[in-house]
Amino acid sequence: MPEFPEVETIRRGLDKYLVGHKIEDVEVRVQKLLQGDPKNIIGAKVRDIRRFGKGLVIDLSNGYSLAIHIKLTGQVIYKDKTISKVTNVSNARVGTLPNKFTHVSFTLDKGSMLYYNDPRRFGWIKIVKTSEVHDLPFFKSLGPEFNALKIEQFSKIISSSKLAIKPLLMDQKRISGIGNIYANDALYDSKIDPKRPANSLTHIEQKELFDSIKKVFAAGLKYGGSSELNYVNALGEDGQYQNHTLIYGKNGQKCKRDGSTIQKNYLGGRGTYFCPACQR
DNA sequence: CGGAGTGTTAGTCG
DNA sequence: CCGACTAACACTCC
Repeated sequence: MPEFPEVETIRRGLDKYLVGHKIEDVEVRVQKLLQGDPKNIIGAKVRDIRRFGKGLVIDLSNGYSLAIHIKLTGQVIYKDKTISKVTNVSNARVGTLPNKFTHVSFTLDKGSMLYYNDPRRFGWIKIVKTSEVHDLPFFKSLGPEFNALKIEQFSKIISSSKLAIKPLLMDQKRISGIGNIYANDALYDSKIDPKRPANSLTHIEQKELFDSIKKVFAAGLKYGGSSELNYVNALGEDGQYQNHTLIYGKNGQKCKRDGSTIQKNYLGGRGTYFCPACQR
C-alpha cells in the first residue's frame, strides 16, 4: 500500500485538487500525530506537493510545509462539496468523513476539507519550515529515489551488501520507495530468490531486477495503488493493484510460470511470497 | 474467542 | 556502523 505507487498516486491527487487552497483552520484530535505549531499554517495557501520516497511534503505559501508519513494505515483525503463522488463516498475503507479514525482535520477555503485518518496511528504530520524539511530524521536518512537511479548506481548498491536482496530493496536508507508488496512482485518477476545475498546477483540478474521494479511500479501506478488494507487515494478511492499482484498474497496458489505451489515464509520479519521452483 | 498477522519506521541492543 | 529485533496501535482473520 504505502510504497512509491501509492504515495505518488496520493501526491498527484493532492497536486490536482489541493494546490491553491487556503488553510483556514486545523483541528487536532490526536496530538501525537501532528507535531509543530498549527498556528504556523493558518492562513497559508498550498503551493506545491512533493514526494520523497514514501514521504509526502505539502509546501505552503508562507515558508512552512507539512511533512507527512502515512506509514501502514494513514489516509490523506481531500473533500470538496463540488466533487460528488467524494461527498457520496461509500467506500468501506473510508465511510463517512470525518470518522472515528480522523485524527487531524484541515478546514480549507471554498468549503473544502482535508482529512488525515489513521486507524493504527503510526503515521505523522510535522509542521516545519520548508527549508528544514530535509533536516527531519526521516528525510535526512532517505536513500536515492529508485526512479532516479541509473542501472550502474543500482548495481553498485546491490553489489555492496551481503544482506538478503529483499530486505535490502526495502531499506529506505539505501533505496527509497520500495516496500513489501512491490519487492515481492519484482523478485518474482525477475525469478530471483528473495533470500539470495544481494552481492551474489550477477550483472544480468541486477538488470532484470532493475527492469522488474520499474515494471511493477508502473503497474502499481496504472492501477492507482494497492488497497489491500487501508490505502485510498487523495479522493478516498480504492486502488486496484491488489487484484493484479504477481505473487504478493498468493500463498498456496499455483505459479503461472511453472505450476508450482507458491510458498510464504518470513524474511527480515516480513511476509515473503515466492515460487520455490523458478526463483533462484 | 484468542492469538497471529498486517503494506513502515524508529529505537534499542549486541 | 551493521544487523536483528521489537514497539508504536487497532483492526481483521482463522
